[in-house]
Amino acid sequence: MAPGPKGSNAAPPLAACSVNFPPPGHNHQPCVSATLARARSAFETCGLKLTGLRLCVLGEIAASHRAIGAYEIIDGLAAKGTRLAPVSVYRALQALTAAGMVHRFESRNAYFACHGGHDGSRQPVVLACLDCGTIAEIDATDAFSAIDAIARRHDFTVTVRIAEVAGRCAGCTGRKSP
Amino acid sequence: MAPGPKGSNAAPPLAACSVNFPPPGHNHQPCVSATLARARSAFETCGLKLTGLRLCVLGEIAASHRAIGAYEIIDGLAAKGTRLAPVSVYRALQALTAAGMVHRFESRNAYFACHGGHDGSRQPVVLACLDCGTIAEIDATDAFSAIDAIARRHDFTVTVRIAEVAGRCAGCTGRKSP
DNA sequence: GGACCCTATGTTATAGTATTACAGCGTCAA
DNA sequence: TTGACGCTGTAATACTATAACATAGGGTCC
Repeated sequence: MAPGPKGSNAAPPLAACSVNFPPPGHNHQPCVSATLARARSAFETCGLKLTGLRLCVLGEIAASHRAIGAYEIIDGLAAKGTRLAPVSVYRALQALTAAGMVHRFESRNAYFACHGGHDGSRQPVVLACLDCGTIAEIDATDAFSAIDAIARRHDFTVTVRIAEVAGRCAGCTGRKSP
Repeated sequence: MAPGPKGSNAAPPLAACSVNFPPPGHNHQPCVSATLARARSAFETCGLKLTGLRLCVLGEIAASHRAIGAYEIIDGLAAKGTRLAPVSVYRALQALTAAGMVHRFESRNAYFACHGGHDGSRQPVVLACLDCGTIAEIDATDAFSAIDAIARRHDFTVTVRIAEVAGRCAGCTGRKSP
């Protein structure tokens, strides 16, 4: 995946990350804080503990605002002084995923933080920019109901639905071919 | 978090082709032959050579009518006396995918033969039975146009769209919980 | 307090998936 | 014949993920 906007703390306030692509100059810090705060209740709801390790892993993912691999998480945390074994990170990811705080970007074997905003009871469509790596989760009732209709038509009992789109976000498109 | 289909989801023999789920007792052999025949023109169309190695790999995938991992292909061929290095298989898969004869089941790191029947110019929705492993590819204009609409709404330029559904096919549902 | 259970984490090893780098070989056209 | 090109072989390695077993801490019940 493309290298994302890592240490980019341009400036102007805000517009939380939300589900959509952040506007240019977006300050990511508040979104990360909001996500970590939201995690508390998400873990409580599903009867898991939001331990330091899990918080740590979530923070690393959320701060990137991209879909990152498990070993990227390990490297990122190692750079900050926290050295974790792969299995610890995978376990944290499992818990975070179960709590709905992290989603897996299946087609790239990567993980991204859910910044809330989409309907938690449904899976969103995931848009991933191949240039900047930014992820957006979009509610898409009609897309999923079309998929469900197909499944019904084939007497197929659905367990998991995945809708992922790779391409280029508005920001990167503008930057490259104005 | 599943790395892919391992020994765990053993698939019963047969099942078969077409885009849809095969009827019970379906004889798979003709579909495999048809697929291999179709490969010839597919490769010609895209200017690639349908070599023995590629045919061999395609045959192994098509014969399973499931999504199988690259190393399953290696093992299957080895059992038949053809021993291939991983990189050879991956190169064959790359060519077969480029020719549209094989699709990758992204969420399981596995590959399945396209038995034709769906509109080749569009990506289908993929239904995968978690019990028997059978794959079905279904045309889904409305699902994908809903996804495209979302992308447009976010000024997102689409490169690849993935729609994968895991669950249980009619045959397995009937078998387990009548 | 102690026994017990449960959840979470640590350690080590290993399985499974995929690619890079470089060399050789066959075909085809100039 | 030479050179370009596509395909394959070999070796090494990177990346992704899990298994198996050990340890630690919190809660509950006696």
